[in-house]
Amino acid sequence: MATGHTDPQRRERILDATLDLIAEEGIARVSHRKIAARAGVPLGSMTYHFSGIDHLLREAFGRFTDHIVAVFDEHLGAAADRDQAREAVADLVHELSEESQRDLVLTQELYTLAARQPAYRELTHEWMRRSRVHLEKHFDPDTARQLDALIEGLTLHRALAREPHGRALTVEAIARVTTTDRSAPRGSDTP
Amino acid sequence: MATGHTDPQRRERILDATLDLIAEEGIARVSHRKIAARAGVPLGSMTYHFSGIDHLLREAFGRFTDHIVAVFDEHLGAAADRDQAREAVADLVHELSEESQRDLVLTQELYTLAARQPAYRELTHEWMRRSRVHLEKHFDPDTARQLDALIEGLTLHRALAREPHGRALTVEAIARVTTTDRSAPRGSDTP
DNA sequence: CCGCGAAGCGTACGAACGTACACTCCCGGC
DNA sequence: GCCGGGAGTGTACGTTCGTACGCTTCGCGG
Repeated sequence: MATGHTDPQRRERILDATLDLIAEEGIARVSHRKIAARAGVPLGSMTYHFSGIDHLLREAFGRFTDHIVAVFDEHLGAAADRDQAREAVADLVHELSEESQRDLVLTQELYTLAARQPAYRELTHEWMRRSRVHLEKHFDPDTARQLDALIEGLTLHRALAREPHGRALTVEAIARVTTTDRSAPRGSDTP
Repeated sequence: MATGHTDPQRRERILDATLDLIAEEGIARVSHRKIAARAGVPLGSMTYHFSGIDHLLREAFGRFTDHIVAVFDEHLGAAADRDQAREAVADLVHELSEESQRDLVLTQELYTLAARQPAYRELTHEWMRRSRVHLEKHFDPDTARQLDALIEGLTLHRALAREPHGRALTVEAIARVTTTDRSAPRGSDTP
């Protein structure tokens, strides 16, 4: 093996092309042929490098998970204290819901798979785990968990809403969840 | 028309079968033939009742949205005061993430479509709008919006987590978001 | 310089797909 | 009692798909 006429980039180009295509057209419309065309490789390479289309998809989403974990690391890992962590969370929500349409779509595709197949759920577990590790540097475990869920909800609603909420609302929600004092429920019952 | 040998239930049976099949196998694997077989109708009925498979999917998800809006109405509409609303929200999160695997999967499929196609986004808008109408009976608009996002995040994370969080955590998160007092950030910076 | 085994590719095949459309069947009007 | 037409269906066509597999290409040990 490794005779020199192998092309180690082939595999990765195929995986990238797969993710691009899924982001654009959806899992329902990807095929070996379209991926091969986009990656600029012959059709035969598909079955040579991957045992089947399921194998290909699993590996592609593994790659995507690595990427998104890196995005979380980048944002949350740099925070030095609690306030910076709150800022970082707000940045994360807005970046994910606004700038990277691609990541958003791929995230949804992954969740859809995860909702049905345990194999894909493993990928989301690792992602959630890593995210919580960062948050637990600044908040207690329960708060970290709530905050993690809040990030998810805010990002999704912001991305799908007709009129996305502003940063102030994101910041307020984060502040509320990361505040222990819950002795003062709101006074009046009619807002 | 209406000659008596028409079958008005045909259409709805097809739509139900479509949703069942999507829930079980995913949008990527549905086909006219499988749907027809499951609904117990001949293949020809597919193109007779629906102009194409896109038309069929849109209508099916419209039907699903009606259903899920009804679930929200049922839970949130009955709440008489703020505390009952909080309880209702907690119930909603736990019912969606625990009991109805089908609804969860279909929700994800819809979000995936919505992330890419504006036509499907309309359906999620209506759903979010309706949900907020209920919440705004008890909370101010900003809080309602945050709570709506929180429901989304808690439900999803609870459904996908290896060890789903307990009700206490859900309740705590809801309490925090629906509490205005944010003058007391946590004391120490190392939990 | 020569073959040999691995690396990679082109092609072909069977299955499944969406859709069009000629057809049957049956009710209501006469 | 019959016939016109609309409701509903069976089938067939062209396309696209995943995958298998025989073939070519090429670096390297002898």
